[in-house]
Amino acid sequence: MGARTYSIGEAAKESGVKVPTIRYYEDIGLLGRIARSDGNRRFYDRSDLSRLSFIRHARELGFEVDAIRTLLRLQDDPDQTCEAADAIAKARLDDVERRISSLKLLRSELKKMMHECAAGRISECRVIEILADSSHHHGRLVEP
Amino acid sequence: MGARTYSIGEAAKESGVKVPTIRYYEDIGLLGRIARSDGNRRFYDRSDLSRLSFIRHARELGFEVDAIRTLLRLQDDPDQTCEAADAIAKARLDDVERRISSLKLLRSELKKMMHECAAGRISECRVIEILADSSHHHGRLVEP
DNA sequence: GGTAACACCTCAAGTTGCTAGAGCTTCAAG
DNA sequence: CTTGAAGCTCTAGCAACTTGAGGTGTTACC
Repeated sequence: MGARTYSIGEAAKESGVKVPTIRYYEDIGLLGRIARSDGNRRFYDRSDLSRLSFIRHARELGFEVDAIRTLLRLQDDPDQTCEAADAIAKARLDDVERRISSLKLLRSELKKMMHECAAGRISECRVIEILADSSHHHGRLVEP
Repeated sequence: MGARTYSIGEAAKESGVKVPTIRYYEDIGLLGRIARSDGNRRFYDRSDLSRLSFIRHARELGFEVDAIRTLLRLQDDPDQTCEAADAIAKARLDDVERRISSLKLLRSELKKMMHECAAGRISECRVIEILADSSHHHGRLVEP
């Protein structure tokens, strides 16, 4: 039973990661060595596909490539405690919480702003006014 | 009474925009012509400072530079209706709402993940497992 | 008046996570 | 044998800055 292999296009379909993105992930070292055919085409096996799905899923959850690199190293080394993986997930959760609350602040700012704008002329537009009002400043409402 | 002027460093302090960022904003045409001293140093007057504060505040609220460009044009032209400004603010509000709800989804995913992880070894770590589980996929949880 | 420290200048390149394009090769089908 | 799709490499571009190199101007102190 020869193990099935996949072209980059098939790998893209299976994993949900686009073709150029797969090549990019290889470039930045997320995938390790990928086998090549005689005609210099990449081909992938099942384990490559799971790695791709792993990466895609983690990216969907907003993990940065660097965090994913670490998670992949952990995955490759199943005897370690999952403390490190836990810490990464926790950091991500904290980040998400922070973003949510700053976006909520933002939302109320924007709502207030729009609510007060009575569709008149710019000279009395609250949107513009509030933006121009330098007394009106908080820290970073939007994350970097 | 000669109108007071400010060096770029002072302008940075007053407006809360960093020095290189001020130069950058000038480069991309957000500030118009900035006066120069004999020794080729930029100097700023009060109106430059308000423009900078305006930009900073808008950026804090997450408006893109292009939107800010439009808002600044509107501000310079006080006889227009504020419809356009309103539309920009509304688009931003919609964007913020979208982000909030996708982040909330994300948060519950992450919480579930961490909750199930019983601090054991990687081989049985739910964080890693869930990420690896390709059946576990939704659309874009995170905005582009 | 000299000199040291510091703010300022310009220009180029790096950041993040890809995406898009040009220009070429390889492969499978008809 | 030809055509068209899919592959290849390499480069450049996006947003909104930040960082760095290498040079000039200004100010404070002795």
